[in-house]
Amino acid sequence: MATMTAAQRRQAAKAAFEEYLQVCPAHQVLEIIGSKWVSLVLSRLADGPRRYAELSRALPAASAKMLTQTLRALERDGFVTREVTPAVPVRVRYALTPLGERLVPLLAAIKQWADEHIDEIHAARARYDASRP
Amino acid sequence: MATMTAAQRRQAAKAAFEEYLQVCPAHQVLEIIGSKWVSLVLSRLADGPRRYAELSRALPAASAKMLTQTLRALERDGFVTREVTPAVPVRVRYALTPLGERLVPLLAAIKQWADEHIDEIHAARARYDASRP
DNA sequence: CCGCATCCTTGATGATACTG
DNA sequence: CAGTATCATCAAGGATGCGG
Repeated sequence: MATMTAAQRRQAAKAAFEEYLQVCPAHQVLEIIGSKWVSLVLSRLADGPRRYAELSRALPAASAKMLTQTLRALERDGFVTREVTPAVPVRVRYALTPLGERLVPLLAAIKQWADEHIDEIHAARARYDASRP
Repeated sequence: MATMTAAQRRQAAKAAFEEYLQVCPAHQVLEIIGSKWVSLVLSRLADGPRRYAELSRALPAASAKMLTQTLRALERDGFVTREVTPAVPVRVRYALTPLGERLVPLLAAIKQWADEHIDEIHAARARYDASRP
């Protein structure tokens, strides 16, 4: 049938858009770096390679599970390398790849924008909250 | 008591870090623009003011609830204005504020970075997935 | 030391129905 | 048209204990 109800058209449009989102590069990257611990881990690694326990100490609010999960995702996407030294006890070293290093300036740009505008955001927020009880 | 168990020290460090996260401008901004619909709504508004229904049609995958929630959050943080024209039926127009407009170049930078590196990310992902069954 | 497996809680998201 | 209210769902995140 060539004819669709309005509801069917909405469903089709929604499905098409969701597929588009999965392909859109900007959205994929935003999903990666917007994920809770990614920017924090990357900024630690930007200073140089770190062992697992060092990262864990530097990010005390991240549970071991989330830290591992984040590092695995970053490894999968090619941002960090994971290097295991088979000793007793084991030593695992994480470091940025060239791709990971190219991400650093972008994060720096975001940080700079944030520093420059956070006051304005807070002011807007205070105004908004004050205007409605 | 000046002495703490290791567990207590971890708790304290974690609490301190969580407080820091709430203040860190970069993290706050990342939380805003990383939220699912924000970048999409802002990029639509970057082309000019839009009515609620126009945004809804442009983003078919966003439920009315999420669209409203996103717009409210953006209004609160001072990125968009909401203008109600009392007629029958009502017309509501959303537009970027100057602050919102200053965010556009940052989003553009993210988009450009994504376009330039997405292939490498996908390649790394494929390599990783292929290396473990 | 590193980190996987398991269980569990909770907040984010979505579908649906209704109103000024 | 532009939402709000309510309920249902679900996956992210966290706590814990064990294993290599």
